[in-house]
Amino acid sequence: MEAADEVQIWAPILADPLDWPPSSVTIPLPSQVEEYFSYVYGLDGMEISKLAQQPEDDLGDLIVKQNWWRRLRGPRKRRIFPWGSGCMNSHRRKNNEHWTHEEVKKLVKGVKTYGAGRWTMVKNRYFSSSVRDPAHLKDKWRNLLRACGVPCTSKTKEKAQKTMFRPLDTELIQQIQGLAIDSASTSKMKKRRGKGTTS
DNA sequence: CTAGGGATATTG
DNA sequence: CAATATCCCTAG
Repeated sequence: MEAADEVQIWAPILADPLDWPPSSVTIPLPSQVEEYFSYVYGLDGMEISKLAQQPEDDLGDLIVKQNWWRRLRGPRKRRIFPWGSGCMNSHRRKNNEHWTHEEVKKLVKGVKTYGAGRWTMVKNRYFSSSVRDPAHLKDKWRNLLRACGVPCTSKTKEKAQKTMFRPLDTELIQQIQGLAIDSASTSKMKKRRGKGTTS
């Protein structure tokens, strides 16, 4: 196999969370981005493929490297139960499905609207018809914070993850960082409601 | 209900 | 073996 089309697209946070924004950014081809997102996110790749229409807006946030078709870490979309081979009562994990870009965007929007902590509101507002539970939202938010280099807890390291298999847009990352800083700096502003329609 | 830690699954 | 990502459990 030739290594001509071996192009890897990483998230900007993977490049260097300390050096923001990263100066070493390569712009991949629209077709590569579309294929990559289609492979990673599946159906969501269709929406992201629209970004390929504008190679100077959102594609600049992605970094191209080699061997980008590596599989994702963590639980894939499988529904196996190693402990219960045939037992339906011992099924602890129901489905390990990775978060999609749309889900992350809705989560960020919910946090920006209600604030970090009101997962019930976000769940009943955006994830009402989803399998995501308030605890899952909190877990995902924590993971996002660590991914963006924002220490959530005392044990959380300041540095971001080394290998991020979830490409995120710069806009989304900036929103996450802003929300994290806002929530960490001023924890008094908690009365946020009666709005949220800002196109 | 929310925050934190543990357990499991996959990849390098 | 180490790291990441999701899900499950427990404490307040």
